[in-house]
Amino acid sequence: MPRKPPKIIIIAGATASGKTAAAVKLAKEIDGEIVSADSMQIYKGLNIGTAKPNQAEMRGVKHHLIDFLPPNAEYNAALYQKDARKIIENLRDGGVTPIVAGGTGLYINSLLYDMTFSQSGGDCALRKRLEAQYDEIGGDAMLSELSRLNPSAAKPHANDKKRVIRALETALTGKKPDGDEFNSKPYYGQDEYIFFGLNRDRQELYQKIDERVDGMIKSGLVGEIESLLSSGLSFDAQSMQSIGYKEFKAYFSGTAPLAETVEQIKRHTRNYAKRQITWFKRYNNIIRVDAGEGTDAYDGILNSILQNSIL
RNA sequence: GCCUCGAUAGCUCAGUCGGUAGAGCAGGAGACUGAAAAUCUCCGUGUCGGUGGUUCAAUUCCGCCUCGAGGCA
Repeated sequence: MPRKPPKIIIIAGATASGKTAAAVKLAKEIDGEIVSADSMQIYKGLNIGTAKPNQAEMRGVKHHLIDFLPPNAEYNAALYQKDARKIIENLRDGGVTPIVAGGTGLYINSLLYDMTFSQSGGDCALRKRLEAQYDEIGGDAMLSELSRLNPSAAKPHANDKKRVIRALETALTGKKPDGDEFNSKPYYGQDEYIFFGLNRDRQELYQKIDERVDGMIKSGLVGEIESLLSSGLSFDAQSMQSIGYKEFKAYFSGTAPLAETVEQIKRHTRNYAKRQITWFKRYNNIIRVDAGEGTDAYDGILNSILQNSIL
């Protein structure tokens, strides 16, 4: 009789909440492997600014979907969904517990729910055309165009250029998802995974973020970016849109001093952390684990796992 | 010591030809279906530096004081 595949353990939380350490510790304990859910740590060469764990921090635990793409590559949620599910199923088939750890809410959501991405990939020419059109006629006009093409399509806010354009792309290329059933169909059953969210006092989290950014500068973030640039990477690359990198555009063009750049990175990271927290509030099956100063999130996770006799 | 210019939301500043004020940033709340570390929405009462005066009414005009920036000695 084949034994049941192991459950998936998910560890989510805002940046600097301590996900990495807790996930690695847990993986050591239960012989699991980590599947990263981070949209920026995927890139090679972006190490310091993305707070990618180094060899020492990984402690020999196998990490997937991290550090595997050249920094000029593009990636997205649809690819992640495909890649991550494949890895997760391989691990489970082999009897290994996958530990999904990361802060990119959309990526985690794409695993847990039956998000159907239409077949049409990024059509650059079409997108460029729509962008130009948006700039010319404005968001409201674009939205009326959308309802003409597909009256039942969900409408984004007119100012949300990115979404207005994406909605039109899907409408124009056919292949639109059902509209109102979004997010409702789980991909995995409730008994197939356990979902942890790391909680941390806001003030404390913000302070931690500030310290972390200072630490990145000390560890040579500026040099890392210099070498990325000298290898031919441009600030237009998707990877360079990440916090800790994009802010240096002004610095390297001589319009902003380092101190101002650092302050900006701290601010953007705090804003981002808040957005992450908002995203994870949507899940009512999440188990909140305290990750404050002096408490080990790992303990909370392990306790909960034992209590629920998950393994 | 004299002259000039400032003093308004946590920060940078706008404004009120006299009827007690508003932007950006910060902060908070939220959205999110192929860029998500992205993109977007909503939320602004604060002794308008202190004090006297003019006035029905002063944050706004006038005097003095305190602090700050600059200039002249």
